[in-house]
Amino acid sequence: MARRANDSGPETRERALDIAEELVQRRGFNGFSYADIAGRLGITTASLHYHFPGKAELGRSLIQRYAERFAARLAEIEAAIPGARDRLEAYANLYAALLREGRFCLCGVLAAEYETLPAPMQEAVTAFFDQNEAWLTQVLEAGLAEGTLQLSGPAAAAARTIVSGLEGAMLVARPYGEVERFKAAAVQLLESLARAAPV
Amino acid sequence: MARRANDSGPETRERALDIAEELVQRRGFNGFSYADIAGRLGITTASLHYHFPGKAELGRSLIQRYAERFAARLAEIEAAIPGARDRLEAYANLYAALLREGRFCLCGVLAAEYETLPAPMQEAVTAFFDQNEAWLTQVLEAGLAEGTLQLSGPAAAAARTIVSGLEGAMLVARPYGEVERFKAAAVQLLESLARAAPV
DNA sequence: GTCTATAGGCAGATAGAC
DNA sequence: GTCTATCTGCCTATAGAC
Repeated sequence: MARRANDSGPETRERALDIAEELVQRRGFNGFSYADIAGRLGITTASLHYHFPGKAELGRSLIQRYAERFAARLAEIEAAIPGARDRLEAYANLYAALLREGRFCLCGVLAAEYETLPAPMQEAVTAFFDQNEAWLTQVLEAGLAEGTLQLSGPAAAAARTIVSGLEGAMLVARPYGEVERFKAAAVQLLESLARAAPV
Repeated sequence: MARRANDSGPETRERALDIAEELVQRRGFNGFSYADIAGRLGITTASLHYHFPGKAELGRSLIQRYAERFAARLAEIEAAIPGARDRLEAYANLYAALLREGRFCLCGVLAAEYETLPAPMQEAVTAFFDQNEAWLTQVLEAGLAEGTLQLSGPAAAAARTIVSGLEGAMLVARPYGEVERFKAAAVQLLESLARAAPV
């Protein structure tokens, strides 16, 4: 169905979240203001308060949407890519894509500012990491079952080290503006923690 | 030499840096104010401006002192610990000690806020990572020469993956308040990237 | 070195009109 | 939904006295 002439397109609320997401990924939750978002939207901060009562609620909505979209991407990977090894590579590429735009994982930034976040945001941040670890654990276990991967310990432990290793690789690579730095670390990390089983 | 009776002890400047360091490690550079430091010191913000003209200069001094102290610790490790494998473990323990106090690596936090930092601080952050990578590279190469370590690639590449892997392990472990999470990741990281050579 | 006093700006937020 | 107007508070910073 076509949009009406006076339809502003994507809901203001969604566009606000898009802008806020980018701002947090680039500058951190304490590094932007309502005025930054309102300015880019072409509305006033008062109007923005209509959509989000406060910055805490905005932040909460931000993580929730991010986690849902991330889960959808993980589901897509499972649907489109059969092998465990290739799924891991696709997973790392989700992060590389962010970095290519100069962004950082939303929950990675928020983890750095954790102590300053309102409680509801804090819980959502750890839930995101839990979600990632659970997905990776399942991929690694599938790789073991297929016989395509070798691990030196429990899958859950490897999953944790991979998640944190990739977050750290992004954290350090971004100041240098070198996506290659991230990729090299990611490859080495995956190859040494979940190496391909010999044929 | 004994201190005079009216000597306030450690210079106010140094005490200010101590407090600022802790605040940044816990809350980030955009998560504290001059008032936080002045309040804890029992002086006014105006007095604090006497020691540091602005927040940018304070931040710059902070990183510089942090990097110098860190370098001193690395030198101590080299002086006190002979084997490459044990040196790596001691290196990881430097980070674990921070985490035990609920702190994060100063430059790790600053990397997350990188885009919002004044230029002189930005350069100092990457210099810190460079310093760490250089030290680790040299330790890894010594381990290769001794025949006590096995690497799957160049020492410099492994060093980068170790630095970023440890930073990430801290980043993710802190929200959970679990030092064990960091330690498990650190052990796994070191064991798979710089494994002990078989006897 | 530290103070009082104060400036000027920006933050998040609210009331009420349209 | 968006506006104008306004509030209160905090922030960094400066001038000038002690």
